[in-house]
Amino acid sequence: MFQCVFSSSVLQPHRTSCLFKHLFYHSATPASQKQPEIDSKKTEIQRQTVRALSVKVFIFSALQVARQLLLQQQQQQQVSGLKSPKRNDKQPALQVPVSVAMMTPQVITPQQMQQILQQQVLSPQQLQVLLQQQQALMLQQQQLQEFYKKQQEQLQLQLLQQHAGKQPKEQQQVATQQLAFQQQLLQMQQLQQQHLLSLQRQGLLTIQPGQPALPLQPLTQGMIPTELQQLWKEVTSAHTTEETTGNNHSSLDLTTTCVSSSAPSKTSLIMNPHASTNGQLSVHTPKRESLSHEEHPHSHPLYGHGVCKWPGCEAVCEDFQSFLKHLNSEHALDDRSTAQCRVQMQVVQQLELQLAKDKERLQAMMTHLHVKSTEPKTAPQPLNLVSSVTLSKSASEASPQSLPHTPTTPTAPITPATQGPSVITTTSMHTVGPIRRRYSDKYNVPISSADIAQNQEFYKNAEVRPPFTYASLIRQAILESPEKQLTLNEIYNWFTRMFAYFRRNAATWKNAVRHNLSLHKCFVRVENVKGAVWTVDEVEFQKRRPQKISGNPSLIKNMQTSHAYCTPLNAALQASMAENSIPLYTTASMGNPTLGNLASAIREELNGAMEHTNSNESDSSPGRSPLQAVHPVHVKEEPLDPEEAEGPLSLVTTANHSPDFDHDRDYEDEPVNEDME
DNA sequence: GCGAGATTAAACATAA
DNA sequence: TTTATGTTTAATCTCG
Repeated sequence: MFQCVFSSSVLQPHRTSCLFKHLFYHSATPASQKQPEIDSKKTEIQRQTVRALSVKVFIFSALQVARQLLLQQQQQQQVSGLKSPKRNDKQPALQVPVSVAMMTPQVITPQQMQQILQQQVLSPQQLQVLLQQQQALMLQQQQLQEFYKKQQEQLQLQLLQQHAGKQPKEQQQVATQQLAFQQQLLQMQQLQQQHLLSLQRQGLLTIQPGQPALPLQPLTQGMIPTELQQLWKEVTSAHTTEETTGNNHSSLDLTTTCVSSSAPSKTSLIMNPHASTNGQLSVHTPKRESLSHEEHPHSHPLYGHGVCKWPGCEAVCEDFQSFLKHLNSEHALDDRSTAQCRVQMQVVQQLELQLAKDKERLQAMMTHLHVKSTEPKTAPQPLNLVSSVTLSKSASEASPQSLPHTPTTPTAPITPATQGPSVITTTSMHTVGPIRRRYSDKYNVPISSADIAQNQEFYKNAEVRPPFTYASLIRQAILESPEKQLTLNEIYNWFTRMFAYFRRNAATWKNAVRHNLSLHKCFVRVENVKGAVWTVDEVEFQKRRPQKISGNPSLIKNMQTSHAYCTPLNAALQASMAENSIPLYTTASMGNPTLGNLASAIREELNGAMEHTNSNESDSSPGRSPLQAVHPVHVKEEPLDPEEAEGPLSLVTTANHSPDFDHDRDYEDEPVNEDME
């Protein structure tokens, strides 16, 4: 099985231990006696090395050798009782230099070996041939190492003799010879490495991530480290036999491959299933790139504006030729270039990952919005102009928990007229500037339990600032309570329960709640047995903005009536808005003034209609409701005036608030506030 | 530009 | 003393 490839040796050890002993015998021979022999053996070794390399299965063969070693160990355990298995394991390594030991496949674990072997598709005969070749090569390496070691010893010995004044010329000759021999070793290693790369490129060798990158490790620092070879494998895994079968892979190939492989999606890094069939890569290949270069002689991904675009390079290249020259010289296949390529790959992969996530998010958003927008506009909530009495009533009737919204699809605050745009705006507005705006009081739609109920899930889950004033929310909270009264803490709880937004920045909004409770006369503090509770004085609440009601208190009484006017108006407005839902979405989200103009126009129209229809109620509560749909345009954050019409708070508001929430009032980082919570 | 309303922040007081 | 609650003032913003 094992055959010593030493030219002068006819020994054919059948066991590794014998082989090593045999080799040791060769190396133990005084160098002075074997000098001519060395040359001839070196020649023979080189010849055989080249022959072995030409087979292009070096790595695989090395693995086979390792496997044989493992098998042999088992045999030794069974047959030979002279040496313990443990000792046998170590013996080869003891007889060869450490560097050689690292070169051998012995560093591969049996499991890894098994995995590798399972991946091979060669026939047993081929394996046998490859194995023999590999064995020969491995022995050559070992012998070379032995010689190297021996000559080192000899050199040291002769150095000592030189100090004693003996044969300086001979010493010099030996040193020179040894140096040359060392260089040959290096060349051999490089050949092996190149051959390995070639195998990898051709797909003959596949190394899984869990496997050691290579069975052979470089002897010198100039060799490509394992990591780089792994990178090389990654980069070239998409390439097939289309690639050159030679050992010469220009640095340009590598660089272009790296870049091109990085650019496409992650799947491009995997072997292209079609590549092996026609030899043409569907993804970026050097060949294709070269074609593109032919078509565009001065077009190169790494070259632009007279500058090398290699990451971190930016070297100025006057023309394309100089760039190519620079590319070949400065970005050749070396550690640095490969490492940079690896970094670039990681960057690209990271970006691809991010892109995939964002795409997924976008898809979900689009899907969600599409569903919403296509939902039948059935059972529109009673809108606007509902009097406070009505509101309180509805509040008690429609408790938040009674909403039919599914948890998985939280309903965004949606008014029939603003469904699409509003929702989207809510999300997209996060990127809008910190403009803080309020809804026009005139067109504000007061909060209603139906509104909150309708959008309950949305506000519960989305940290979107609700488009209601604190006063409205406080009032709503109180009115929703069975006894129409709440303690401050209960009001707090209602806020946090109903709105995700109020689950943080507690200090801020709690202070605002207290402030509003004290500020507005409509909130009456009542001493209770348990302590102080807060109630709502509806009359005072409606009086809050007398001037808005055109100074006519009687309008308050007409709120209910006004609702009748607003309903059809609302429908018309909603229809109008619905037609523009998409444009609204985009414009609103993008901060495009077009939306504002459109909304203003609608608002103006509505306003005129309102005045025309009901000159009396003008604004009392007015018709704000309809405009709600318009509000998004204003992008305000605020306040639906409670006293005024009732209307779905909707998205409109939501959208408007987002900006504020994100930019204007983001106290998330306020430690004090957080502490309060 | 002005006034009104709303929001936010802060100081202060009081009670538990 | 700490915390919660309540009051008040001031600054700022947005809108009409």
